[in-house]
Amino acid sequence: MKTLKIPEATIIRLSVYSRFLSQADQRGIITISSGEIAEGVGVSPAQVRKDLAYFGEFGTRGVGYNVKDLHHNIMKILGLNSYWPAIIVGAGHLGTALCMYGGFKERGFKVVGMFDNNPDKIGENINNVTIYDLTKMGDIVKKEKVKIGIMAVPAGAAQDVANYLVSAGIKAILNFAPKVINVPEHIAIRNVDLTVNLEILTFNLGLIKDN
Amino acid sequence: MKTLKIPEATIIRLSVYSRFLSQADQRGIITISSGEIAEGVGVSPAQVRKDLAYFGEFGTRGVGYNVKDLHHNIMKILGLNSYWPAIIVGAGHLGTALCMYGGFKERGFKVVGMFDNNPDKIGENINNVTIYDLTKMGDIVKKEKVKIGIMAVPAGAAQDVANYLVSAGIKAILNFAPKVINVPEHIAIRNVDLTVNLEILTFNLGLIKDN
DNA sequence: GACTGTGAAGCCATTCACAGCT
DNA sequence: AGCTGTGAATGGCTTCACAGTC
Repeated sequence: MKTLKIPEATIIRLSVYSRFLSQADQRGIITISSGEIAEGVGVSPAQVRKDLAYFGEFGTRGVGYNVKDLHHNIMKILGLNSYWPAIIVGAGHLGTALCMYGGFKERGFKVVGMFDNNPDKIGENINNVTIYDLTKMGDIVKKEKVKIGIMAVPAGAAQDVANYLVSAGIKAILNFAPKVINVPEHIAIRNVDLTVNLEILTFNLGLIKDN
Repeated sequence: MKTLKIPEATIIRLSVYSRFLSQADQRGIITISSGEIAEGVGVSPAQVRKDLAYFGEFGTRGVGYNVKDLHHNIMKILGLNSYWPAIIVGAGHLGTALCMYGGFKERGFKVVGMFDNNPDKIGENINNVTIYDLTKMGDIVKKEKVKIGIMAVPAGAAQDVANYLVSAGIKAILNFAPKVINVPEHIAIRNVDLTVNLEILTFNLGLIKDN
């Protein structure tokens, strides 16, 4: 795999392609063209081919792509050919909802532990996942070989929690706290910022000259 | 306001700047430089100045920006000087968590209704928000002047729900369903794709030559 | 001296257009 | 004929570097 300098936008699209292909496969479709994929996910055919070309030649000229093959290849590119244990910090409403979220399991993610600093919650079970005290994190990360930590904590606690996750051995963080977090170079981080997303919509609404 | 062709990345950053400025203001900071903002949110100083320059001249050369002023101006740019009623479709775990989420209220968003197709849930209250039958949507959107709809429904229902939102008069959609949705040109849409975000992390984890 | 505002340069992603297979 | 794979062209965002202002 000759990587280095793949646009992040390409990775986002690959993830979307793979979901689309999975659905196409379930509908019994054997072969698919870049144009059909493009149509299904709302990008240009050239974009689909370019994205795939970063990783190899998966199609047949004059024919298209084999759906099962391509899906399998993209899953492998994304690292989804293996099982990914994850932990969630913050057993509030959002953390709980994420723990229950079926979409993660479907794609090979499994929440193996939740963490909270509220003593009343420690020991509780959500969706068969136990809520632990933060001090147990290092052990569980080690024992379950967890690399992914999901943060659903208030903005004020986010940096401290991130530091704690890193010291516990976590390698990638999905952050839901509305706060810019600093992590060491070798830690992957992504922010899912709920209010920012709403604010982009209000900006766009402002551009419309209606009423 | 001479808009047209503002990079979306700029809008995302403006939203982050505004949060940062709000915190700076609370800490009593009066004046701030592009470098300090840049440091706080993890971008370059030139980027901060360029982003702001799309909308006007908010700073003073040799001095910097007045925190309160700049914050107020950015809020206005984002359309956050007014109140934004919103509805949520899908009263499952995620929809419920979003309804309870404090971050929305902090930024001027208010959930004025939830909708679900499960008869058992209709009439229930979550966080003082009533769960209605879908057929009530048009009335509530009109009465409350709602422009924003949040979708927390399964992928399979997403396109239908989106169509329904549009026909009810919604102008902007925040979609949490893992599915590409088609909406008319004049409707603003943003996808918050939880699994895609995790999959970008697994891709990045795959690039690390560790173990 | 410090810091903003901005044209120009540089860089990166997307689109084009066509050669190469089937 | 149909569709992929890809170098070249385009377009857009970011960084640079400096003139302008306090």
